[in-house]
Amino acid sequence: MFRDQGFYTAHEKMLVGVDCMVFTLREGRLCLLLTRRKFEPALGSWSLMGGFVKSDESVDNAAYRVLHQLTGLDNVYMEQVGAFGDLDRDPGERVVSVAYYALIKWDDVYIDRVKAYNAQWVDVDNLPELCFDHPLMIRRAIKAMRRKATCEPIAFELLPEYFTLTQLQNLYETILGEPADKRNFRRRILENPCIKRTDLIDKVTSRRGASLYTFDEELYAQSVKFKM
Amino acid sequence: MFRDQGFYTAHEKMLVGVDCMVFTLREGRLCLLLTRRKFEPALGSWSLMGGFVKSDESVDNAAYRVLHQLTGLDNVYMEQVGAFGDLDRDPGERVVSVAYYALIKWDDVYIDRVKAYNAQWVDVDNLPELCFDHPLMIRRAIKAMRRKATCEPIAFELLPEYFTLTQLQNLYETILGEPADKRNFRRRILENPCIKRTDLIDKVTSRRGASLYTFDEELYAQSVKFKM
DNA sequence: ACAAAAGTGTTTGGTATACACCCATGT
DNA sequence: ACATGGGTGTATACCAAACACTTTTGT
Repeated sequence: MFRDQGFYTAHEKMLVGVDCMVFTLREGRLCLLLTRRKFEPALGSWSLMGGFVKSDESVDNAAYRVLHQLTGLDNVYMEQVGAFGDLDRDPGERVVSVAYYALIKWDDVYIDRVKAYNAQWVDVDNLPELCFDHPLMIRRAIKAMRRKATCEPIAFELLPEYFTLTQLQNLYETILGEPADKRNFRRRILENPCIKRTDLIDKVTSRRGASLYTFDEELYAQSVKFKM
Repeated sequence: MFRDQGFYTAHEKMLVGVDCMVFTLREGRLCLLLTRRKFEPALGSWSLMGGFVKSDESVDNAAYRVLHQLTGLDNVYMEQVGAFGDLDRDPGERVVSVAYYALIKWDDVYIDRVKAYNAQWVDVDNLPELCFDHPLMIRRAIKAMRRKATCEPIAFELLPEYFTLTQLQNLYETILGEPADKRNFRRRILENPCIKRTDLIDKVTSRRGASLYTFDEELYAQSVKFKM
């Protein structure tokens, strides 16, 4: 028994961090929430929002905690991207960091919180220089998000409850980085029973007005269960 | 500057582990290398091969080191599955573990090393009870491997240099878990220029003899470059 | 002779793509 | 009247799936 304890204690402990990539859709553009580092190393440079894992919380929970601090939101869609463990990824000290991406609706953002953290929304197609291995994390996250978006309905996490088909198409084009044919896109979307047309009409973005649709989470959950 | 150091030191350090899922193909079956734990907790129960990350090595390198210790192999195909960070995943102490899977050729295995570690090859369709969250890691790894195998030629990591098309088909069926049509499979494979027929004939598995094929790594690397 | 695995093409159905015009409305 | 985005159907090309028999050779 004593020898066993010794096995664990003989090894070195290190800091474990989490880094959150918070995506949203603002005015049709995919944006990422970035902060300015408030401490060395790389003080003042652009950075993802991060934190350290405490010994009484899971890594996933640490990521939720950091996201909540920053955005004030709960029940956010979040996926792990992976662990980043290069030796000198953080020149300050040895830190192994687990990266996550989150998708949130622009309307839900608590602007004052974001401001309190010196955070800003930046268009993903026009990112500034970032510290450490954060650019790599972002590339991996976008890749993972694209793959996921092609086979699961995660895009709705970024849209408001009611949306027009044009908004949805623009979003898919933004995520996947390539244009889509309008008629083919609409056909494909409409044959999915989880996407329901409502009686509501959006008169903001067009003179004629566009039907608003909504995504039926429950119906989707059932259909997934059925496929198993 | 002092405050900044304080920021790091105020946080808690913890053990960071790696767990390796080593797959191979033995007699047409996908097998995983398991060990019996030699210390508490869960002494004697089945476990993945793991270790702790040292402060002077990257997490990836720690995984390679563990794999090398166990198999004697270098230059092995390896992919990260992700970080596993639940609070009580290891009842002995707080450990955040990063899981990897590796694919190796059966012929390359150094049997004596494997034995020295009390390790055994176990058919993935007939796994024993495993400690901690290792069953979850394995499910995730297999899922990741399937996805990868459908769009990248990782299956060749499991086959010897020369293989028959029937072997290759059996392997794909094993990885993907579903049967394939022989003629369709062969057509699809043969229209890939990276898979080259050789003049060699395998007379072991059939009376008639089957052509041996080989995978041209270099040609594949070039074709990937070309697509970018 | 027969068992056992190797090898080989064609047909068919479905899915993905390309494509252009009219509609409704606010200004 | 016109500018702006909303909405609609068809023809075609391509790809994936289904399918069964002959060949070779060791025993």
